[in-house]
Amino acid sequence: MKSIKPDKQDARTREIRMILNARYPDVKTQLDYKSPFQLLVATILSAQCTDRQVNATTPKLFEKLNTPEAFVDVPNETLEALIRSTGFYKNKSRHIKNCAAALVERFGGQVPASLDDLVTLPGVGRKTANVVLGAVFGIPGIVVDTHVARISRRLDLTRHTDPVKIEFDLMAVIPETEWNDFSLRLIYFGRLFCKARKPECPDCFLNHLCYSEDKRT
DNA sequence: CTCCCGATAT
DNA sequence: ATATCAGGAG
Repeated sequence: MKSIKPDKQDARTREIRMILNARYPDVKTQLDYKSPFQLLVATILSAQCTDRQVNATTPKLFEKLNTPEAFVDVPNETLEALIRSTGFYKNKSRHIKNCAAALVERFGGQVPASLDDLVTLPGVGRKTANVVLGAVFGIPGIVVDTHVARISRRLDLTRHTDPVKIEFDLMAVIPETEWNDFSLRLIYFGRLFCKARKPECPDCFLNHLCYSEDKRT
């Protein structure tokens, strides 16, 4: 377990962390799930889709299909119909079926507990893998979704647009023990205040630390 | 880089 | 009408 060197975090970064920690002390994924496999599927479905929409879709889905084996066997059109409202349904259906097959063939039907294994699964990139690692296994990871990417740039925690570069920039300035929760706090913050389209800058509790071009008065 | 793609807010 | 939503594959 490597610890972050104090001199790598400037005072502003630390203040941003502290304020977010105080504002959102208890965070967890907003996706509903009852097993690691369900969270994996829900997270794949969440690509370019709100968690609310995913949560409206998954109960009926998992009522019919609740194991990797069941997803392997189901016809593509049936699965597409079940997940249609989450968008990108043809790709997601194929990804989930191939992912389920890979789980059965290579991981004994169990969701693997490492980033390297998870990203070998079809439809699973670093963002999805880090969501599952954090929520299910408690393994630290920065989750770079659209909110985290946008806010990290607005707060000048990174100047990159490539999600992987943003992930490593954040890992360098955030203590490893907070990687998961910090990601979730940025996501909460992004939904309520630092929105993509019309950010609530006048009411924002980080306004005094933000020099973004997107800032509104 | 492009494509996938429905639901919602503005 | 258009941008955006817990992205990933080819």
